[in-house]
Amino acid sequence: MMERGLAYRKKALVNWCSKCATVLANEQVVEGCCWRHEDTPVEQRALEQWFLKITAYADQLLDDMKDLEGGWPERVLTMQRNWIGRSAGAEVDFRLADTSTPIRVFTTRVDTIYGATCVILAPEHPLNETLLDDAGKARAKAMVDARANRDPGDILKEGFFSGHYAINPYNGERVPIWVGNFVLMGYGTGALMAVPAHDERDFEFCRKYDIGVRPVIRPVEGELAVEPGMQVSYTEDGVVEESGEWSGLPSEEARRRMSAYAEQNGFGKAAITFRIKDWGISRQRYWGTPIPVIHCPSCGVVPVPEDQLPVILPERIEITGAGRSPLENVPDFVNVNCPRCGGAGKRETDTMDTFIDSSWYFYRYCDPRNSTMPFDPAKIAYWFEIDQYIGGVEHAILHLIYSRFFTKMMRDIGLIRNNEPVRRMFTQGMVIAEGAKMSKSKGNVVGADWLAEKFGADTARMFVLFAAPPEKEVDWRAEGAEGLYRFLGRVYRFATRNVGQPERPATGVTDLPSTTSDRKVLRKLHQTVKKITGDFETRWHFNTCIASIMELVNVLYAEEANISAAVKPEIIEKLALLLAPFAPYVSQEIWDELGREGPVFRQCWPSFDPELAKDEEAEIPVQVNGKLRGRIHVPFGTAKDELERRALADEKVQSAIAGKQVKKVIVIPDKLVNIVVQ
RNA sequence: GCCCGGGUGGCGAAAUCGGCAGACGCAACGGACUUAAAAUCCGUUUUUCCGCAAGGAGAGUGCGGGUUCAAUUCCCGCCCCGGGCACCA
Repeated sequence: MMERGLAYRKKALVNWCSKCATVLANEQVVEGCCWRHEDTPVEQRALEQWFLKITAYADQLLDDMKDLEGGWPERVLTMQRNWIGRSAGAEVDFRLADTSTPIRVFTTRVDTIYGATCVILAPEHPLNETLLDDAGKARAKAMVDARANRDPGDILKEGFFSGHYAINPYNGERVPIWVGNFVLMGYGTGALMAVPAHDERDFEFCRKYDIGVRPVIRPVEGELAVEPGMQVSYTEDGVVEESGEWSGLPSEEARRRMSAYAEQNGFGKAAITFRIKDWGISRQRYWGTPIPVIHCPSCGVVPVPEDQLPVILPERIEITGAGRSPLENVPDFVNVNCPRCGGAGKRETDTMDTFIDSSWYFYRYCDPRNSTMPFDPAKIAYWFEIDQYIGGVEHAILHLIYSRFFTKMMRDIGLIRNNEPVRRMFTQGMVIAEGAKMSKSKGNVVGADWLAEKFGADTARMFVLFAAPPEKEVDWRAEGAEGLYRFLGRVYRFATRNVGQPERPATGVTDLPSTTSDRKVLRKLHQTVKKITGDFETRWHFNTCIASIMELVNVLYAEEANISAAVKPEIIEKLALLLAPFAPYVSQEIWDELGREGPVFRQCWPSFDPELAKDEEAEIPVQVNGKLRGRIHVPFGTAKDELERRALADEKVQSAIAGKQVKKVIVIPDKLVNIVVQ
């Protein structure tokens, strides 16, 4: 990555958590605080750090999402889209009135540039060094400091006049240059043109400091706003006015032509800006992969040669928590010879963000013992893409975006051929404990261990699965676990007292037996297999799977006395197989009781007979004006007119429509009859 | 502010393509078994009204409208909760 310029070092303002005593990535900052310590505000420190150039892939990460649609939750894709934050616009040079030094601004609305009434610089903008006097520099610095420990809430817009003017390249107008605390150095060019008439923030700022407001866009069906007197900015697209030769053009077209004009005349160009920034990966921690470079006084930063990879962490180190890498205190690790010139060099002592490891672990899993390279590309070609990945939403802009980045990067260096790591993504809901989301990184995990200890692992597993569908967020509460324990007891008791003599293998009871109970029970059995098979293949709603097994067992209890000995083994066998994914231990017990060989989880999933899963007759609700008035029982496939006749003949229906005129009868075969009367 | 989810009994939830709202479980209550308790088994359990009862009538899926023979499901407006992004020019 270093050779390709995708890994680089720069001195930059980085996020620092004092509790972790390390640097954090932007993605690891949550509402201005550390993702692992929500009460610890992140400080900004200027440090020399390693970055990975994820921005080089911003476009691909965004564009390739179209291939993920359908397979990934929309929510995750939206979060990634927002995080990447692509916005198309233009860069334009305003020039300093006195020295002609260009000040480049980024805007998505070049079409409004005739309405620009000032240029605003970020307080950290490099030009401030030359533009501002000492007092001004002090004010700018105060703004930067105020932002470093800003409240998560809004800060008021503040600014001051720099004492200088800039020239608008389109109309040659002189506009004042201000410094504003709401202008971010890290986005765009760190400078903007304020068009208060057409931007809410600029409007607020310019009103506050009494800088002019000049409307230049009118609604397509409407008049240009009149100033003074504007109460709010008009931020929609419209028709350009008061803008010289561009007047009369629709916003969209004006933007296109005006950026082309800037490019032709050498003072700007169409440009795209991303919100996502490069990934800061240096950590001052022991636990992490060493950054494999050597600092040589004469050669500079030299990568560790491939045949010496991976760099292994030294053991027996002292964790200081001093905010510097503990590796610095290990001379054997630090002092090495430069691979290029052979002179004395020092190993990099920062380690990498652990998200580096999770970005490609699943590739390594395909070839875990390879000692010469990360993995054999042929093996990856065989296994990838991952068909189905499961994880929490909390990783949407962390792990899941980093992994996509790594995949594209490794594709470009020829290690793999796939574009994306994961074809289908499922995000399980978060578990909330006492109002806060549980997570490994926060250490507030309340386990199901005690449940397993009290009721056994089967009950614990069933309980968790039964609580809600897996994509849903759930509040962790243990009420109701006994119900699942009772249920497993019910199943086990039914099975053990009904196994009988197992010498006759009982597969393939395919004809409907004659007794009512047998028919009822076998039908329910096949319906249950059908339902669960369907849920496994599509929805993964295990709560309803378990509910349907409970229904089956309820029927078994109700009919127990009348079930023939011949069908009992088949029922118990399939019951064990159905239950195996949810309660493997109890299922195994039942399997053994049946006298079957081997582990139950090695068996095939039970099949169902669609014919046997059909209800014997249809129960058709009969509505009158949409209200349920009766039910009729008919064979499946009964013709419409017959259904209508039977429905109208029903006693309760008769009394409900007595004295009224039947206007219309809606008949949905095998489903419902609705009689419309007046 | 913008973008996603979500709102259904006392509770967790179900209703998969517009067709019987509340499956299944918890909690509660009643019964059987028991000297007794636990365990187990059986039953009741959205709500209001009428009825001694069998039974009957109405309301009901956050709120207000709409489409439809029919809406938890589709459309419009609003309220509330959760999540994400947030001076991103």
